[in-house]
Amino acid sequence: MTTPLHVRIADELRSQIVSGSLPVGAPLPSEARLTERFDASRGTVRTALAALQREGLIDRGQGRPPVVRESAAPQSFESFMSFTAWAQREGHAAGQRTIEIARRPVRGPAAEALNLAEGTPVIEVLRLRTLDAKAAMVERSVFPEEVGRLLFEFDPDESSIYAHLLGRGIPLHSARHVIDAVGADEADAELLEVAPGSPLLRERRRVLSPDGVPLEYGEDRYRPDRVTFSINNVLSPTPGSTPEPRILKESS
Amino acid sequence: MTTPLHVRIADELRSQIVSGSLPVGAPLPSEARLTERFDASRGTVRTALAALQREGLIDRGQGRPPVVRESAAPQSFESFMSFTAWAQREGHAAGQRTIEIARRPVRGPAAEALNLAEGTPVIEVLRLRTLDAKAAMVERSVFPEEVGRLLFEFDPDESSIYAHLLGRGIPLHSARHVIDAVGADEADAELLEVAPGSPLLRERRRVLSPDGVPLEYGEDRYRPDRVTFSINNVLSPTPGSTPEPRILKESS
DNA sequence: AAATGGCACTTGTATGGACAAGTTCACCGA
DNA sequence: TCGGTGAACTTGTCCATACAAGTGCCATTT
Repeated sequence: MTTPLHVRIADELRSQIVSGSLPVGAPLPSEARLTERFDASRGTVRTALAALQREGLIDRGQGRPPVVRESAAPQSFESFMSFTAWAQREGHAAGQRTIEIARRPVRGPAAEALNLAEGTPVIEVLRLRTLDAKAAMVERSVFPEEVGRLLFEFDPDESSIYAHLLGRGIPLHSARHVIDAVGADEADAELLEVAPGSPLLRERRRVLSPDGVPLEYGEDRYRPDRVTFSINNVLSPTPGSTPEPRILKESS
Repeated sequence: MTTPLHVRIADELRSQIVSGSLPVGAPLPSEARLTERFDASRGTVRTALAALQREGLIDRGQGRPPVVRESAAPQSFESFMSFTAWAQREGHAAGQRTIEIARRPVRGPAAEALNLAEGTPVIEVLRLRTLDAKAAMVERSVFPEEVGRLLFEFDPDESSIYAHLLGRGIPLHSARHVIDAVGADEADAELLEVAPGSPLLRERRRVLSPDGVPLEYGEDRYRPDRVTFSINNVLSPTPGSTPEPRILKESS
């Protein structure tokens, strides 16, 4: 392996934490123990632990062995991007129904977000996402043709579009999400089983390649009684010593 | 001074960056140079640089000196908590009107959030926040009596309740925010100048002391056409090497 | 003129040692 | 029984050193 030692240490501890092999609140082995187990120096072990702390997986304090943090903090990208991954981690059954997948001319904000001329053909996907068999979110995604083409060979049971695209070599890299509120239109209302006009939590996103080429424009609409977002914030006396605020999805 | 050396180094570099003394894109002194200047070892200097990277202030890469990052990232807590601070940074004029400040028995979710028995007296504040003289947000805050008492000597022009409370020794420490959507009730509609029932972006928060004692329960309702939240996300090949996603408020 | 090679400089990784400072817990004394 | 003392263990801070690996640039070569 050519991966640095401190990364390997962090990876192993991380997997033990997320797998539950190290339960919440349990103390990790002390630094001294870890140096033995990985045959590494203490500095290297501390680098790995610092990474886990940054990710919000552990709490550390002088004199106390590091402990697994209360909120098993999710992986920031995959879990925020992937409805399925998030639901599984929360212990819910994620379901979905693909309402429509179509090739049609792009229009409106999607055209602008994808840097395409109005009328350029794109692939549109409309999916209903369910949580424990109850409607929770409507997802409207628009992909440029080169990307969206790959979705016609997409197995709906595979569930994660992003995993599918990454596996096909699409270089998803970064995303920008904008969160606001919107009233349910007729289609939303029927799919989500709410009254037309009732308030929904909306998340619009623009996914980019490393070069800044737009790869997706998506608009998700959540039933606010089923899914909310949350943030934890700490007023840090010494900036940087505490983990950054994270945004999480929450259910019920 | 008893502050650790690596913190002092980070502080000095941070202040040079935010003050603009080190312009965007400019390379920082090399690690070797910094060890001389602060008479510190290289490990200590690297600890400081790692902190700055975590905060998103600098970009680093093997072989290249660290450079000041394009987006001067905002301070996470104060800027997320304080409407006024946020508006100023965005270049907008934040205004406000205190609609009501009252002492009354607590009821409903506020009682639960503050760990108080139903009916315990609390201080309630209702404020209308404006952005460039246009109604943007309704803020409902509930404080336990010991805390809320300090608000009767609060100068409405001082504008930041949190700054006022911190100055009076209230140990605001951490906060948990839940974001969802809700329909405007009669009062909201009148204050925000929207139709009753129209969708609003709601942020509920619980502010705690370091010991976990609840100090505030707040509920803010934003006009989604005036204020939204946004998140930037990067799919990191090596977790932890990239700065954490931040949540920001945005206007218009 | 363009490609190639090498050198100087930089950061990344890793080791080992030393001391300071906080936590925990068992033990002893009042 | 209660309280305090202290030792053992832990993490926090800091140092000095070494080598690997990436970048940028200049000089040589083609």
